[in-house]
Amino acid sequence: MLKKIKIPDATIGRLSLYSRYLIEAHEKGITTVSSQHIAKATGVTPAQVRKDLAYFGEFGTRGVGYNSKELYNYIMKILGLDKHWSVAIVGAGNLGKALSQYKGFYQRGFDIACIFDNDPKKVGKKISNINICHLDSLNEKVKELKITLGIIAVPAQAAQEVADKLVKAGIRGIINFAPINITVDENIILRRVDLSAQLEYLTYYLEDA
Amino acid sequence: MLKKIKIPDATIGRLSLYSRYLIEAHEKGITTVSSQHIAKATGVTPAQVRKDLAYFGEFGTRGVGYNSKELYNYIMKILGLDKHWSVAIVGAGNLGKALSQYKGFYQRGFDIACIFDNDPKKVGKKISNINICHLDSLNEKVKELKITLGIIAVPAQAAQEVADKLVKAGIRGIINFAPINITVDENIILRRVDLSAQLEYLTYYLEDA
DNA sequence: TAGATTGTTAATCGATTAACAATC
DNA sequence: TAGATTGTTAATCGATTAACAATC
Repeated sequence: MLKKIKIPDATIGRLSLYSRYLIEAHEKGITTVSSQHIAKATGVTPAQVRKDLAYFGEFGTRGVGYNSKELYNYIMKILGLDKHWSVAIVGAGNLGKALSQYKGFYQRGFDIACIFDNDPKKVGKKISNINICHLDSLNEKVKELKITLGIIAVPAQAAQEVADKLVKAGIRGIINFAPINITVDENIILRRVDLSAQLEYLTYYLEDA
Repeated sequence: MLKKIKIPDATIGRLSLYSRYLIEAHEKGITTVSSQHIAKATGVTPAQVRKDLAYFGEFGTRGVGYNSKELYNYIMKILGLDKHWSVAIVGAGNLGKALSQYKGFYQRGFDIACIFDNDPKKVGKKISNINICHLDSLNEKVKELKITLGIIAVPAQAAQEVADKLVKAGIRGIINFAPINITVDENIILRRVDLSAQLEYLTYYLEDA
């Protein structure tokens, strides 16, 4: 199984969705699925499903289809979800607290190891079993808890500084929820998620409609 | 100003980012900005900035640039953010509660009018001034509070049913946070946001790196 | 006029879709 | 063999980038 192939961003989101369908199908006792089944369940075209999979190998049997459990395992491996990942959330505001409790992360193998903040009133407290630590302890905690991923959930003005600290601490991938462009060293994987922009996509198309 | 032009999805996210930069520039007293300034601040190319704006009209002055406040106003109008939008969140779990308190929505003109749930233990309570209402009261509340947008923050199994109810209640745009494909009538604007898939994007590139 | 920057067209790049040979 | 479905190539579609005339 190859890795680090540059594939369309959208392919990763689709693979994630395929995997969820596959495990559900498997649990229902459906052992064999076709690209058409996957496509229908996930809202894409069968050609797209086959193309997405073709980046990584040959997982099916011509004339037959795919074994649902097997393909599920392959996709989880491709996505790097055959193991657990330790995640730091920076920012113990509403968004940070929320993300830390979001079960969807845990279900896919992401363990929120610690929430970091620099507000002394918050540090030392817990949010459903997750410690809030001072941002100054980031470096040691990253090592101690083997944290590799960081989620930035602080206001825009603080985002770049936090990103720099995360990188310095040894984190290798970052999701930035702050609505601002930040830059990091090129060997760090960075992704920005703009929650408000998602709603703005709706209002763009609804205005004057 | 035209509307309803089909533009690349990514353009909307970028316009959102441009607008945040522009208002900041305006507040700093920078009255004129070039596509190069905008590009640098938002991490895109100057050509991209000009192209994105060109879908909607001519907002600049050749040889000079753009007036920051003016262009800000234009973009906010394009995105439909020159007015407030009333939003319903369905699901008073961790994610729903979090999103309801997320200040980033409010700052862009999105008012969370009500959180809906069908758990009797939650109904009647408040989350920082926002009422939790029973899902059965959706239809009346949507009319009463003039709600036009819905956010689905329920488990995957319940998402389609909730979407159907939102549509029946008269909602016109939906963000689906559940990791499943749902379908709605074609005159409803639908968008799926997969928080876990965002992290999976990181792990895809980090595995074996 | 010289320098700067827009708006727009054409070229390039990349992703999706259609078609079909391979093969169960 | 006939029917079904994969894997892959070629065609299409769409988005980004480069280039430049227009114009301040």
